[in-house]
Amino acid sequence: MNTAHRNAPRPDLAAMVVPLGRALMAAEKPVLDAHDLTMWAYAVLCHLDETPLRTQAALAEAIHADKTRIIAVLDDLESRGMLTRRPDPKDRRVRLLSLTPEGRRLRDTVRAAVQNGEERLLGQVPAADREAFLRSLRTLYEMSQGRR
Amino acid sequence: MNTAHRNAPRPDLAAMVVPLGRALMAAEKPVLDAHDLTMWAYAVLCHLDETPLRTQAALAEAIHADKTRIIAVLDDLESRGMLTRRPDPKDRRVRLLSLTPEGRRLRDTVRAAVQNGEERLLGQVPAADREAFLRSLRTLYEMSQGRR
DNA sequence: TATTGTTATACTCTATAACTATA
DNA sequence: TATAGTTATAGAGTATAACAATA
Repeated sequence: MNTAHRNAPRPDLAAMVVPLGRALMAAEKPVLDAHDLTMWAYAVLCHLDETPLRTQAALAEAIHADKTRIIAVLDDLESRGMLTRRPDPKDRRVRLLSLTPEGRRLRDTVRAAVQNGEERLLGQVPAADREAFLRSLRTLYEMSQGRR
Repeated sequence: MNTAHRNAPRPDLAAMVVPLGRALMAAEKPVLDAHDLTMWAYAVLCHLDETPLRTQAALAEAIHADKTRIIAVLDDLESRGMLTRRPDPKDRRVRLLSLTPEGRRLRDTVRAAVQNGEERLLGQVPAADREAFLRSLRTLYEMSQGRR
């Protein structure tokens, strides 16, 4: 006899969320590849525009990356003219990061493609549930990131 | 001017789901540590009971692990009396895997603790949305795993 | 002396390839 | 020869520690 239903009316949240996340990333990958972007590069593009950041360390923390890890990413994006990295005149140790217009265009293009794919998935969720799902996901996400 | 709202009425699904998954795993960790279980070991305990499996390779595939990776996990769980691994008399190459009563007890204890923590999180989601969220999450998870 | 960014090194996790035992 | 399981090796990704420039 299977007693699982007594103790587990549902699978663990983590057991659904983590694999779903992996699948979403896998679905993103072809889009990113088509634009020669790594996942980290895309994260940089997405985050940089929303919140202009004064230091690389702050950017790294924002996207949950190690500060040493995003350096190659920034090198690449800078060399491709997607962002600029200039020393702050007030403190020449820090690098002021900003997206170029091309960087913003690239981000918009990729994001549109990514979200287009995601919409196809969301289409399988009953319309009546969709709003509540997105609202809840956002709540849980923000809580998990410590902004409540 | 921030034009993000035009192109991104919401953050990417992946950008919310993946970090949420990381946070859920981090929240699980102390519970697992308290019972000397790795994430993989817990995954084995959870999956083994639901679907009795005849080969280790099948188990590995079910939890999205490499077959070489779960061997140390099985060694450990077996030595602790949480599962048995006996050769199939019909084909002595394959190992029949089954959870012992202690293994089932351990799984139940840990799962209860894990889900207890998750319920606290879910409590922050408006009750009206909670059902729809769980239903949708399950749908998306199952779709992403190829069972539709 | 402390901090930002960078480079070099070491470590962890994961997958690939080689081996054994059965068939 | 083919397959299940195991072991050994190599690779990718990540973090730690040392370094240079600036304050």
